[in-house]
Amino acid sequence: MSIDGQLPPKARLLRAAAELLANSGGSAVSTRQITQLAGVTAPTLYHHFGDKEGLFDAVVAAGFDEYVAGERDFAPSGQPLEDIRRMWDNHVQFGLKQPELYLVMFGNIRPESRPAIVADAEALMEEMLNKAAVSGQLNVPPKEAARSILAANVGVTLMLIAEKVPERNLELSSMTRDAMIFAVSTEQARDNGSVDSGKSSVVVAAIALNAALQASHSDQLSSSELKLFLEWLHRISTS
Amino acid sequence: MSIDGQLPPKARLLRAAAELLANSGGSAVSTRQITQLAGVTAPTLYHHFGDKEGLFDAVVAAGFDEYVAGERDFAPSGQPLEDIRRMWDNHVQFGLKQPELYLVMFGNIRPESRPAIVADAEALMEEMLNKAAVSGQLNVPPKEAARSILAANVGVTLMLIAEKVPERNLELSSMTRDAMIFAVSTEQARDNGSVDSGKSSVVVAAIALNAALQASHSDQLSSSELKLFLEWLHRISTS
DNA sequence: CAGTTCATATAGCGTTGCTATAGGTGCTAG
DNA sequence: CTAGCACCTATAGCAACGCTATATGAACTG
Repeated sequence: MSIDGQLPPKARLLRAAAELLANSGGSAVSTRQITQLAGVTAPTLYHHFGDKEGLFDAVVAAGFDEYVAGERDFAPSGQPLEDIRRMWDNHVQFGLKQPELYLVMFGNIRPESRPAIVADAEALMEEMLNKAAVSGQLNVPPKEAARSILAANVGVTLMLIAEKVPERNLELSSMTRDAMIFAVSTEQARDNGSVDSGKSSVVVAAIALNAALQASHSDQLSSSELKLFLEWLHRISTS
Repeated sequence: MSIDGQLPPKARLLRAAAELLANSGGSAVSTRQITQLAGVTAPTLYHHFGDKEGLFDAVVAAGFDEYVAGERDFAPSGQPLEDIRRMWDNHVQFGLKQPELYLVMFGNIRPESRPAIVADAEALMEEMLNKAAVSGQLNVPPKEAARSILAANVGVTLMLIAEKVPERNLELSSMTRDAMIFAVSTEQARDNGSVDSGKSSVVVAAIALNAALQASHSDQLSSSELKLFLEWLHRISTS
């Protein structure tokens, strides 16, 4: 029920805050919960961190180190765009694994502290994109590309977090990811890269028919037939 | 200093909450502020809206009406993808114009009571994408495309809101927007912005799918399923 | 006119983030 | 060794928060 160890109070506060934040399940975390779990009283918190937000910022800083460590774990593969892709996935995974922490880092917009984190994440991605640019794989300046990709990455992750777990469809992530990477890369990079959006004409046609059927009320099929028909159509569309 | 008019208390509460939310400058808005500005006492608020969140939801609903009105203001241009583009821009403008309201609507992600707003916005976009799909301009099922585009749209808007006004670079928006639209559209749609309008129909789509299925061997359906599927397809095609 | 329902007010509960004040601890200077 | 000092932590409590048990008036209905 309490974080004891022989750690100094400051570390215990950090650990307690991180733990409560990770397990809060979305509800707010109070300073009293934190101080109680840390086995400390209120003034100690404010002595070390100034205020609640200061404590959270410290937690976020630690969380960001972990995030960066994850991003750096992949040795550069020689294919910068492939690295960007893994970076994206790592970002999403980080968000889904620690949603509360992620929300504090990227979701909660506090005009003051947020940009720092975002700027760091942006720099990390820009650095990688720079390599792509050097080898002529980039269609846009790395800085703009990084901002754009990161914005989409955050948007996707927030949307996935907001969804209930069983409904989460990671295709949303991979699809958006490939779209963004495709858009910033040169044709040269697309050819030898593994980004292919080559959809068969079957899929395109199925999608079109599906939409057309939704729009118009055809009476060529009975309702039960139509139901099964649409189901198959969807199966083809999402292949 | 108070919203009087002769409006009923419920409307005054709504107006007061909206006003405070719009001018709060990021800081929290308390029920006491709201009730005081509305010239009402606490129980009135809870009688009409249940709780604070209920009131905010109501404000959001009103805000969403405004949002939708903006989205619908554009008469369909006959070029669905162009409409999607304007939809994107309208979304961003809405966010920048009313950042606090926007944050309540799209930013503040409460994993549980995720505002139905997002779903509504998604539906709105899906509806538009459906038109694109009907005329064969879509590479992906409309539903998935809508989610993906909206996620990126929200991500970009949040990032722009988080930036200080003088630093805001709207190119981030247009670039990401075009990347997403490009990614979900077919080559056909990219070449001539306007495809044969109105000509597409269930029949045309069915014929196209039929032909496409004959040409390629999809393995999404079993042979018996495929047989029945093709039969239905034929029935639709010859109606 | 009695009864019921709706709408608002009085007053206050429990919790929140935070702090004024004071006391204990370990260090260094004389 | 001790006096003084800086650092750290605890006691106690404030103002503001979201919210509610209860009561009162108004308006409609039989």
